[in-house]
Amino acid sequence: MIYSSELIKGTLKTIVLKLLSDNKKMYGYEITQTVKEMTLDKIQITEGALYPTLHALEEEGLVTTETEYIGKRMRKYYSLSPTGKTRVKEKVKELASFMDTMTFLLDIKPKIA
Amino acid sequence: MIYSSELIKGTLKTIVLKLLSDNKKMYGYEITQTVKEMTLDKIQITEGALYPTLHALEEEGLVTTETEYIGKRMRKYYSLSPTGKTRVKEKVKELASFMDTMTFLLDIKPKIA
DNA sequence: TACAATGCATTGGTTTCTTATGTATCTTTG
DNA sequence: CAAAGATACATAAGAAACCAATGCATTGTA
Repeated sequence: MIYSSELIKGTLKTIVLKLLSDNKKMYGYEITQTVKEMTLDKIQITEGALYPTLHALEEEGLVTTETEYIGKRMRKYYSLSPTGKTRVKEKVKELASFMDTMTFLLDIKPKIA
Repeated sequence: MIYSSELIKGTLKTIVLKLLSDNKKMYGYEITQTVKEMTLDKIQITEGALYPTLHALEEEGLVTTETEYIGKRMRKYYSLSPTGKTRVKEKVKELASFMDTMTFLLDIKPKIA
């Protein structure tokens, strides 16, 4: 089962920031594969979604980049900036809190009519 | 604290369907107020988001409507159709499963480098 | 040598939400 | 009783975020 794409909306930035905070530096393709593996294929980040997100995070100053070459093939590594390190904690907290709220909402019992 | 709007994305339909499955029939304004109260103001569904969603659910055949008048003021009640009753269970399950996966992703420990 | 995998990226389109606006009625308060 | 706020519907223009498709190039594998 693959989650319908609408669910991913709004969580992608947080996922990326969290991965970067746990792994120091990662490149785009690595991020897609890591998420795919960790979620047993349930979350598949497409490149068309990932790269714009990474570029946006860079513009916001939350990540920095460095380019390496493996043979002739380019690799662009992304790392958290100091601002990014602060932000990731906030984002993860907010998402965790949101999920608590949603869990509550989904478990509600009928009103007494 | 109000959750950043991007988090709501993708969950609105599920929230609405779930509320309808617990309350038999509800009208738009009631839905916004119920969500606001239940989440202690943390989730505020705007009318500009809700009404298009309700209309879409109706077009998809997941909800049916009936109009009532309280004095001269209109109320449009929404109820789950049989299809809707089936769908809401799937949607809630999927969202619950997605949140499990996200919880796991957010708790991951650093890789051994 | 062809195909799959790795790795970057962009473009066009759709969905979904936000902000703003519009109309109208009912209730509360100074 | 007038004004303000709450109730109740709805749409329209625009932005944000994602998807599908595509493109280019290199490396590994059958």
